[in-house]
Amino acid sequence: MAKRKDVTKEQIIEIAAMMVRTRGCNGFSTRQLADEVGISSASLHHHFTTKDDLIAAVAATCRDRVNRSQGVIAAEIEGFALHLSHSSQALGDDALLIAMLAADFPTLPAKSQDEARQLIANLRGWLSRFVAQARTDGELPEDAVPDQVAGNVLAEILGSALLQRVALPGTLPVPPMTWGWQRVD
Amino acid sequence: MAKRKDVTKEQIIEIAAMMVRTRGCNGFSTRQLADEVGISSASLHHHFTTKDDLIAAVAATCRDRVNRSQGVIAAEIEGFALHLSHSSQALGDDALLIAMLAADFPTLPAKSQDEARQLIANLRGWLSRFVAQARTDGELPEDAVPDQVAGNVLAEILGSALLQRVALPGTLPVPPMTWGWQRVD
DNA sequence: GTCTATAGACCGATAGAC
DNA sequence: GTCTATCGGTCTATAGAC
Repeated sequence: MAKRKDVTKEQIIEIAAMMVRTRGCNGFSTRQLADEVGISSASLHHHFTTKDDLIAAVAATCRDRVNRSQGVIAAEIEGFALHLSHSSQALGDDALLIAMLAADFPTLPAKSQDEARQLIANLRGWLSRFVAQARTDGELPEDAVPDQVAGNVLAEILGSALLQRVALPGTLPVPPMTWGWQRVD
Repeated sequence: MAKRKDVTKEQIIEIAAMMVRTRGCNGFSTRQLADEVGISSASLHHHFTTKDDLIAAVAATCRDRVNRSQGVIAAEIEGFALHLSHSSQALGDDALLIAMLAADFPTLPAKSQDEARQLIANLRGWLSRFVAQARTDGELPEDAVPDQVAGNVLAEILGSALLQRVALPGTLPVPPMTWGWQRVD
C-alpha cells in the first residue's frame, strides 16, 4: 500500500511531456516539474539523474507511441490525402511535442538530441514509405520524390500544431489538413 | 567618433534575432546576448530594460521586414504554387524566427506575445489575400477557403524551417516547397 | 523512494561611478 | 552609453538522513 507515493517513471514522463508541449524544453525547470508531479526536486533526480535523461525519455516514449499508431493508421485508411489527414489526427498531442523537440533541438544535450533525431527520422521514414506506396498506386505523379513529400507533410503537421496556439482568442479555428500535390516547374 | 562603442539598438536586435532562431527565447540569457554583442549586461539593459522589451523588438522588426518583402514578392511572381515557393525563400531566416516565436509563445511575457501575434496574423492575412486572388484567377477550386489554405501554407513554411535543423548530418537535403491543392471529402 | 538542506552556478535587473 | 559590482532569486544537481 504505497505509503511513500512510489511515483512511477511513466507518470513523470507523462507530465514532463505536457510541460515540453506547453513551455518547451528550456521553458520549465526540474523543480517546477517536481512540483507538478507532487514530489521533491531530489526525488525527481532520483528517477532521472539529469534533465537530459528526462527529455530523452520523453522523446523515446513519444517515439514508441508514434510507431505503434502507424500500424493502426495504415490498417484503417484508404486514399492519400485522407490518410494523411487522419495521420495528423492520430498523432494528436504528439505533433506539438515533436514540434517543440525540433524547435529546441539545437539547445538539447546529447541524449535528448539523439532521441529527438530518431523520433523524427522514424516518423518521416514511415511517411515516406506511405508516399511511395501511394505513388505506386497512381495517387501521386510518377516523379514525386517520397522523401520530399514526406518532409512537406511532416512540416505542415508540426507547423500546424505550433500555429494553433498563437491564434487570437475568438478567431480563426484550426485549419484542417487538406494536402494535395502539384508540380512546381 | 564613437570611442564608446555606441552600439545601436538595431545591432542588438539583429544578434538577438539570431539567438532566438538558434536557441529559442528561453534558450539564451541577456548575459550571453550582451557577450555576443560585445557589451556588458548593464549596457544591454540600458537599451532594453527587460527581456520582454527585447523579444518584442525582435518580433516587431521581423514584422516590418516581412511586410516589406510581401510587396516585392507580389510584384515579381506569377502562379500560385510557384509564388508560394518563392514566398518561403523570401522569408529566409525569418521563417525560422517566426517558428521559434510560435514555439515559445505560451512562455513569452505580454509585449512579446502581442508582437508575435501581430507578426503571424499579418503574414497569414497576406497569404490569405493572395490565396483569395489565386482562387479568383481560377488557380484554386471555388470552394477553397483562403484563410485555411493560408494556414496550411504558413504551417508548412514554419515546420519546414524547424525540420531543417534536425536532419542527420550527411543525409536528406531540405525539401523544396511544392504545394498544391486537393479536395478532401 | 522520499525528504530537507544546500552547493555552486547562472538568471534578470539595478545602483552608481565615469 | 559604458562600465564594475551586486542584489535577490532561480537553476541543476548532490549529500545524507529516514
